[in-house]
Amino acid sequence: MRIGQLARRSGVSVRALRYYEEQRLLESARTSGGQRDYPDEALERVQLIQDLFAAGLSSRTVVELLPCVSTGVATPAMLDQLITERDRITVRIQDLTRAKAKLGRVIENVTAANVAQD
Amino acid sequence: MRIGQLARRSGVSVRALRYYEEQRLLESARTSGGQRDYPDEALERVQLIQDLFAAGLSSRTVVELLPCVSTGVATPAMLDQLITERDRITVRIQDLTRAKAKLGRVIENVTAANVAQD
DNA sequence: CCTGAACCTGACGTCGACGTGAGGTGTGAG
DNA sequence: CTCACACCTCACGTCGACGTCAGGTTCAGG
Repeated sequence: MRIGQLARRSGVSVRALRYYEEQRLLESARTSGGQRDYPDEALERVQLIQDLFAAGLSSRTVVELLPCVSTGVATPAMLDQLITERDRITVRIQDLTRAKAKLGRVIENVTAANVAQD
Repeated sequence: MRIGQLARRSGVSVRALRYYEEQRLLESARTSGGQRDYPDEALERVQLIQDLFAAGLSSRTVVELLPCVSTGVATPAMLDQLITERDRITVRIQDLTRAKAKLGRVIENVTAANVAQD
């Protein structure tokens, strides 16, 4: 599969895929002409990378954790890192939940005021 | 209250407070010498700003919503905006929850493998 | 009056995940 | 062979929330 097709299938830009390779998050074979040629598994890989980015991990962290995420084998340091990141996400979810509640109260307030005005 | 004290109390940097003023998120009176002088309510205001930033809102969005968040009065457009932002947070929480579950599974996998090795 | 800490206004630097443009090459249909 | 389109490699630009440095001013205690 060439880069354009992988981009369309995964929903990320061509530029992003090249960036992933530059950051050693994603490998590619090359055709005789020097063009990237991806195996089908690359699609899952890209989606995994996107998930980890969406979770707020940096590319540096992702490149460290990708091996054990795909192989299931980890050093103690990697396990620590995994747990640290999960905890970070937990805290982030708590923050967002509080913020959401706060916005919810504002919305209720405003709605009540508007209804009262009608 | 001067800027240093507000910074210490709120936990944000002096630079951040000046930035908030530059973005019209926070006002200050000035002493005869030109130094910023904050009322006590500024503390809550700063914490509110931080909460909204933590929720992923941009300063542009915050400056638009701050009036109705503090006064409880909103135009229909502001109400729309509020609801849009709350929905964004909801989606974000879902994403993070999925990512957390994924990391959790990886951690289980790795832990199981390590225990099996012992 | 003096001094050191705290404050002031510019204005440039940072970081990460790409966007974008330049200038050139590979690929496949007709 | 040609043509269009997809692809290639630099390499600079972007955006947001500040960090940081320079060069000067204000404030409070002694």
